[in-house]
Amino acid sequence: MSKSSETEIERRVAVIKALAHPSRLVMAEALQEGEKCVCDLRDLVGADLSTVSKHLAVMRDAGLLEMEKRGLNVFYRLKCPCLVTFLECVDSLAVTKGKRRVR
Amino acid sequence: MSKSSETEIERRVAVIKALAHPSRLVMAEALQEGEKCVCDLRDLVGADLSTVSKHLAVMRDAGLLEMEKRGLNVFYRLKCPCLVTFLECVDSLAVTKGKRRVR
DNA sequence: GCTTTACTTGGTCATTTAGCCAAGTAACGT
DNA sequence: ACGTTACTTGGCTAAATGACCAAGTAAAGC
Repeated sequence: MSKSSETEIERRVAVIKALAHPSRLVMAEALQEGEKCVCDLRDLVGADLSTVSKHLAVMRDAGLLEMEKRGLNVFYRLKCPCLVTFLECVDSLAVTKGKRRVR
Repeated sequence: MSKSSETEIERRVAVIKALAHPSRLVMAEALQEGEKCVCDLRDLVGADLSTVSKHLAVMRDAGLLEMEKRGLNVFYRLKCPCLVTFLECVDSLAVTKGKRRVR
């Protein structure tokens, strides 16, 4: 029962939401280097395998990731080439904001 | 008591989260045209003024917006010039995903 | 100084999200 | 066929988010 009547805005929001979580963002960044299996990503974020799997499902449903099963492993890869650009944009903001942060 | 010990990732996530809501995304897009007062934005998204104000605070705290009070009005404007690029990236994904959507 | 306008802030409640554990599935090894 | 590995899915609970109403503040107008 996929939501068939999503608006343009809702679809955009779904994509953005999919990146709006520390573990998911870290995984998305890692996937820029190339595909990784779920267990690699679990090691990366250090959460329960089921948790990681659900996070990946969120990103997949949003259209950010593709999955492929090979043997026992499931490999995920980024579907968007533009994540880099996007994160640079985010970073430029983060920097602007934290003019002087307690360090 | 601003969170002084935010990590790099958390700061990024805060920016992304600030855009991960339909009303907030719509307002951010509208602000690309130039500054707007809170009442303009309320008319745009059609929510309670207090709700809109809180949404704006979220984006402001994330570093996305600047506010300026002039007379009775409070004007908000985008601090990032790169939102366009970012949204194009998001859209390219949204489109890729919805290869064939019920319409 | 009192009222009005344009907000922001506090409080409460409903909804969504995120985490873990436990159970289910699918491919491989023996 | 049976166990093991690598996941996904269901269920539950705790925490975060979002919406509205009500109350508070600050500038302007009379």
